[in-house]
Amino acid sequence: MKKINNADNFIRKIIDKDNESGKWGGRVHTRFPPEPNGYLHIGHAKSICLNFGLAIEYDGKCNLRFDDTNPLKEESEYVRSIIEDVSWLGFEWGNEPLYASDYFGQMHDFAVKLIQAGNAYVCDLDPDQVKLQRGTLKKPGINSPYRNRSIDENIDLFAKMRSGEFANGEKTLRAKIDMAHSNLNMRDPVMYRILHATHHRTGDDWCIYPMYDWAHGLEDSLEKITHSICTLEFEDHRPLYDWYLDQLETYHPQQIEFARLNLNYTVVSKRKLKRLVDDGFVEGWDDPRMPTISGLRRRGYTPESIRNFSEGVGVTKRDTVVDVAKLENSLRDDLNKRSPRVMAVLDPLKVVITNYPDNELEYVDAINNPEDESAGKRKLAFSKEIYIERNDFLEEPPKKFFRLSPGKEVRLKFAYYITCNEAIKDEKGKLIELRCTYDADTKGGRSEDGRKVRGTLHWVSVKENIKAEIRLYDRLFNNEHPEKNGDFIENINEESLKVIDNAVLERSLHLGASDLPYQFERTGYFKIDSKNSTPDKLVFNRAVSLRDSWARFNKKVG
RNA sequence: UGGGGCGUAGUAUAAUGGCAGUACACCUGGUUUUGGUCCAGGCAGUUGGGGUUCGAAUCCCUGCGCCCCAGCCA
Repeated sequence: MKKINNADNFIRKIIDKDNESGKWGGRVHTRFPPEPNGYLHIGHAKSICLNFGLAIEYDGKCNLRFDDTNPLKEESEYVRSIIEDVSWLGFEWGNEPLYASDYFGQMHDFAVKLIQAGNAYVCDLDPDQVKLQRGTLKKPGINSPYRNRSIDENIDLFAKMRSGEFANGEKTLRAKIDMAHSNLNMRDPVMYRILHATHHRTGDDWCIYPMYDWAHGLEDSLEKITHSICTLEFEDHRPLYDWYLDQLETYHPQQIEFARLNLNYTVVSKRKLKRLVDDGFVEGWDDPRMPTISGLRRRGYTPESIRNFSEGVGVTKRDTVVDVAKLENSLRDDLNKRSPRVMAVLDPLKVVITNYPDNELEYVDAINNPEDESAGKRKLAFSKEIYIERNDFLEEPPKKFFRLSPGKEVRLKFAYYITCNEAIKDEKGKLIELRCTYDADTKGGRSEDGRKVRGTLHWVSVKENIKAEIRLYDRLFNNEHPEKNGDFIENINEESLKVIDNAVLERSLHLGASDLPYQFERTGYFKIDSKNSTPDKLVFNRAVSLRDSWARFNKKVG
């Protein structure tokens, strides 16, 4: 894969400086360390693109490493989905992914080393007591009564913890640092807790599991990571990693913190996303309205669009909220260049061309992608009866309405000019059919006399078409900041999904073969739904609509 | 004076002592067989105050505001 970008950011500057000073001997080795306890989302995508992108850019390496230190929350299904998502985004990590659990033995030995140096102790306090003794933000904590056990006793007790002689929570191994430290992370943090639980990879080999703060720095150290990039909230933990690594006198990566991605009209927290799934507000983790990578994929987002977006939002230490329109724009931008254009009528209105031969079926040439000549052309069936979009006709058109209305002429794209003569309604007054005439001299959609026709409509032949279900997705929340004041559930957009079951598409969509979403002319980008679509019944998801300045104009006018 | 971090157009980001630039959003106009794309133009910014300097978004002082931290979660 080629280098994605060029804009400067503070992390590149640090790396450039390091390379200049020779700090890491020119090495750049990053890592993406997800906990396999949920599905990846757009926020993770930013981190993935950053870490893997830097490795590509500097001809370095990036490890995919699962931070699986809590058997209570982690499952191999999440491992599977994470691998799938990172690969789909287009990144490689060479050989097999890595696991924190592969280092459990080494971490244990490091812990023993710390005990032997008098820098860790086994503590019998229960969680409530620990909490009480930790002090507060402004008040120092107090020492555990077990803080001064002898090294031999600690060694013995820790061995017993490891061999399963104690129940869950009965004892912990704690670092002996400073209970009065102004940074709470330094107040004798727990290194190991007892958890008689089956781990997704190590099974029942262990009943003590390392805490994140103890494990994470060691993982980075063991893998000889140079730049350990993480989010802002770990800034306070850095002194603790530094302390551990200094005590152990071992390889010491450099941690760099950046601000995580926030998007408006979106929630990006595993807990909240889980609630949307569990309480049935969406179909699942890969619901096309979800900001998960699997949801975006199913919606029709491309890896390229997500990578471009990630680069585009930049990397800083500021806590910010990016406009989701920027994400949408990155998709349009990508798809505009690559997406095959097709005819699809979402809300069909029949048009009878009264002066067209009854049984004729002819084919007109259609351009597949005006942005890419190499995409070529295809044939489109045209006949006496066609469908157009219901909202492309208005009996009493407002000013600047360029579409069909009585007496007006429009172009059927790639086909002919037609003029509307009559609108037929049923007994209830509902419009059911249009009677039009066509100009046989305008085949292909142009006329010799150069007459101006502002309106161009998409259409599908009644004689030759296929039916499909279309799912129109909109933003899941109608509040810019769904998490601010109150329950975010209150801000769910009830109209985030509209299902259309009677759309008609040109027949070339029969197999729905394109990997990329299609552009339905004048409507938007649509992708075959990977879950619900069958050869008998095609289902398309709208990834994103086309920009629509007419709709915008109307909104403004009211 | 608990500790840590952050303040540049509406939003997100460049500019590291030398003309405050870019993208998205928004608004005009042009082109157009997609009211798409594209093109041209426009709107709009350095958190307040003070200081250093020929010159400050940038350096110094001092306010103000916002975010994170008291899991045997990560």
